[in-house]
Amino acid sequence: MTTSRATAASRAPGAPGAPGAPEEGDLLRLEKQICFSLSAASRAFNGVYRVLLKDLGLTYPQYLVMLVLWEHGELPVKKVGERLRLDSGTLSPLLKRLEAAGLVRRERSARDERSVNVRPTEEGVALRERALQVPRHIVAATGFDLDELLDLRTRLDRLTTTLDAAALEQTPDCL
Amino acid sequence: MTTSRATAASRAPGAPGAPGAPEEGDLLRLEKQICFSLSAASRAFNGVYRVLLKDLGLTYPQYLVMLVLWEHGELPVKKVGERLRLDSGTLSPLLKRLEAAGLVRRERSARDERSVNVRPTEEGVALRERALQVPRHIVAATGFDLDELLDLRTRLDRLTTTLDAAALEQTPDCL
DNA sequence: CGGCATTTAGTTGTGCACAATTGAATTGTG
DNA sequence: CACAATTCAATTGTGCACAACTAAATGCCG
Repeated sequence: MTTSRATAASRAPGAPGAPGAPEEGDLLRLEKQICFSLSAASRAFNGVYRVLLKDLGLTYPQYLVMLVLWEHGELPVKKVGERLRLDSGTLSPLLKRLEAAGLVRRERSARDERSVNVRPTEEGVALRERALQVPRHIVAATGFDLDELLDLRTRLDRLTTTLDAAALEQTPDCL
Repeated sequence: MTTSRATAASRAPGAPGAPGAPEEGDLLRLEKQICFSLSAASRAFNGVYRVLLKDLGLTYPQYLVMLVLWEHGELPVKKVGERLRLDSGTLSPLLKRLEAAGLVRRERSARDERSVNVRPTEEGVALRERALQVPRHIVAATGFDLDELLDLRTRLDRLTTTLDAAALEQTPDCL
């Protein structure tokens, strides 16, 4: 079974006009680079946020939730989850921690007792002032200029859309 | 205090005093898009891998570890962690699960009893054959052609390097 | 040789992501 | 009104990321 030999290393990974498909061993290596680069970048971003947000007492996902609440004031948990693509299994404990920190309040909706509305407390709103400093530091830390960042964002969003669509179709038999 | 107008008090020292500088509220929104796009893309990638790797009985981080082991055969835990930027707190339980699944073996190095060498079992090596199918599906799922992916990888790697450097300098007082 | 810093895995604790399930509230239908 | 299907948050369980700490082995020093 070790016969997976790369009989010929006809590698031309980056070459635009290369007609020859990369050999299998190269594929595994190449692909590792791509997927790994993304998760590494994601974790590196997380590390910078961790440092910046420590003073605010927020983790990065908590910061994302606060961004949504600063923008919208009050929302049901469901809506927060839709915006951030997070489900209740992630949000419920996260929101409890934010509530314990005094930054948000959760209360059952009067008109629909299944729904829980979340809104920032005064303290949570006040925190926004300090959070305003964060983006500047983040942008600076990337070493990218705004145009590059916006271009990157556009590509990533396109990637996400396509990947999400693929994940849905992709049922078992594809392997 | 909802009138948190940008009193210009915190006018950026580091930012160029661009005449059309984004207003602060915009900054928070814009920046949310950038950071969120990255984590969303990362999670979307994860979702596709989750589907593809389910048949192999691997999670995505486990897959990364197997990629390293397929390439190098046998390595101390330390080296695996260096390649993947993962520490022992992540790798130790992960490797135990891989060992429980019969895919790797861990054994203390004879020459240095502190070190633990990890190598794929025959079953682990055999799994590589099936894993060879994964990259094709991943690349297809992105909807990007190879050049675009390689370009994206280059940008992300540059981003990661810069961010990591920034995280090191960035001690508390920056906020 | 004894003592001590360094290296290396492992453990513990916190927090997030996600799948699966539960249970209550609501809505739709007869 | 009764009853089934749906919606929503919460809970449970697994796995990963990371910080902080432990413990053992090694190597260096005088």
